[in-house]
Amino acid sequence: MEKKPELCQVEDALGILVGKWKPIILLYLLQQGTKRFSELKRSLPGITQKMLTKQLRELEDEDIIERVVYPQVPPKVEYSITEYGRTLEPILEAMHEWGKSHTAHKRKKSQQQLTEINKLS
Amino acid sequence: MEKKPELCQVEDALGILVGKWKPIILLYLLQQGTKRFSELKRSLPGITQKMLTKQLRELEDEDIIERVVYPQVPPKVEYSITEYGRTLEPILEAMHEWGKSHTAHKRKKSQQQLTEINKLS
DNA sequence: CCGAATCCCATCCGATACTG
DNA sequence: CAGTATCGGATGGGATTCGG
Repeated sequence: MEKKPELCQVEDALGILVGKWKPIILLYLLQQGTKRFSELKRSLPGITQKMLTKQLRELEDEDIIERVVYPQVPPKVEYSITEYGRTLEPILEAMHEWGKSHTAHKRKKSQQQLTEINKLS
Repeated sequence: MEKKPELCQVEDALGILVGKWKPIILLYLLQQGTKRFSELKRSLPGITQKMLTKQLRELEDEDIIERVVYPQVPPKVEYSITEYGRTLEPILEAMHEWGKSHTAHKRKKSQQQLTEINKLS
């Protein structure tokens, strides 16, 4: 029973968000509310069933989303953000905003570099 | 020249932060200011020179940190957070705070599960 | 409809050794 | 001191197939 003297609690949040489809899945569920598996799949062009299942399971394990199975034929499974999962929303929002300005920043940067190249010629 | 209709700008921020040592490198440089390569290496127990170099290069490419080489013998190279890099600080801070409460949340969760198991016996 | 199982490739990351 | 170069294991993620 030892406790790690971790300074870097950043990793916890990062670990949960990392995964090719997790941010989009979370954003989608946050905005759209409860969705079934097939709806998610349709809304995430390019994702395979395997990956969708995997990412959902990992988020479920972390208590970020909830999975409800309706015992019927054909099967029906619904996913939704948990109350706890909503605590991630501000972080996702902040990253989204940062991402938008980052796009602008990159444009500015490449422009600067072009200018410098032109000066040399 | 097409522009992606990306809803998910979250990936940009995420991509920059992902990497086994990036968060801790950033936190360290944010707190400690300018540091040389060897100081960073000493402060990051377990990191190899290869990984340190790689993570630093990637952060530099994204304009998050700055690398200054002093042309002398023995070599001296200093790294510091750029002004632009500091715009990531709120996000890191938010993730750090979330991580702390997440640790508590996980403890509560496992406690609940133990209680349920005891009920069954 | 939802998902498990398998195969396969790309990238990540560590260990180690070498260089100006 | 501050890096490269090379090797090899681990992991992530895609394509495909099978099952309840």
